[in-house]
Amino acid sequence: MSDGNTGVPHMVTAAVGARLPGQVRAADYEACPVTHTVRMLGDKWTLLVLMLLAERAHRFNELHRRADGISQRMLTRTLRTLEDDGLVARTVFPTVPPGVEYDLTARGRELLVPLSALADWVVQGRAA
Amino acid sequence: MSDGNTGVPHMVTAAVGARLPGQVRAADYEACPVTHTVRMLGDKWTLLVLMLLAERAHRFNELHRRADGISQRMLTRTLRTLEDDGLVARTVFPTVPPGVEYDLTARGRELLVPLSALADWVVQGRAA
DNA sequence: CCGAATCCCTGATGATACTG
DNA sequence: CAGTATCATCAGGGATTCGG
Repeated sequence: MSDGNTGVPHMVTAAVGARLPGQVRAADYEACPVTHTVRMLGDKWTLLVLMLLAERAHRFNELHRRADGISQRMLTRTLRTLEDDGLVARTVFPTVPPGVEYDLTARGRELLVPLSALADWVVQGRAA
Repeated sequence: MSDGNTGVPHMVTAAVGARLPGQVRAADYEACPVTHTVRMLGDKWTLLVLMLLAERAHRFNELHRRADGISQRMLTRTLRTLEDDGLVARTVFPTVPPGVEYDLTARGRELLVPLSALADWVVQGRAA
């Protein structure tokens, strides 16, 4: 409720059923959590990492190998963002050398549902 | 069928139900239509323009006014991309001065459904 | 093995001026 | 009104190197 939004709480939800203000302020659009989500999904490696983790948990270098072309830097960054957003859990095993496992959280798995719906829409468009 | 994909037809759909190859080749990931879609949704103005058009058809300058902060250049580019992807229809009225109207296509409106599902997921996460 | 720190470069975006 | 053209800027991403 009191999340600091000034009138455009969840733009997409609002737009399908309701009306947007006469002018959508840039700050509101940028602050919208839906905007944040599609931005994150849209950057170069997020979707791929998400799909790999949807299959099963992975070690860092495992992801690095399976995601052809990704740099260590970007894999780290992508995983960090996903972790910060609560979609991925990071578990460290105090072995020698240390092992780190990444896996989807419950919320991360829930995201796969609307994501599949989106993918279905994409596929439908090609069939038609 | 023969769409040139080498094994990763629709990654997201595949990943939720099936397995990905041992290594997902960069070219396949980049060529994936789902990847293309989330990239497009993720760029700076696409979502906002989509939401405004979800409400009703708009004239160019109308969109320019309602989308605070967008430049003419980026509004043009965003609309062009949406048009190329078949989500937005452009209609020119041969009046003086000329009027151009932008509206969602049937396919564009269908996109609102999975997009709403995604927005709902976002909202759920905040409530919890 | 799993990163962090640094440097660099290209593509995406913004500002401004001009036109049918 | 609805753009196009050009130039400037800036952030995302890649390569490389170093450390626990």
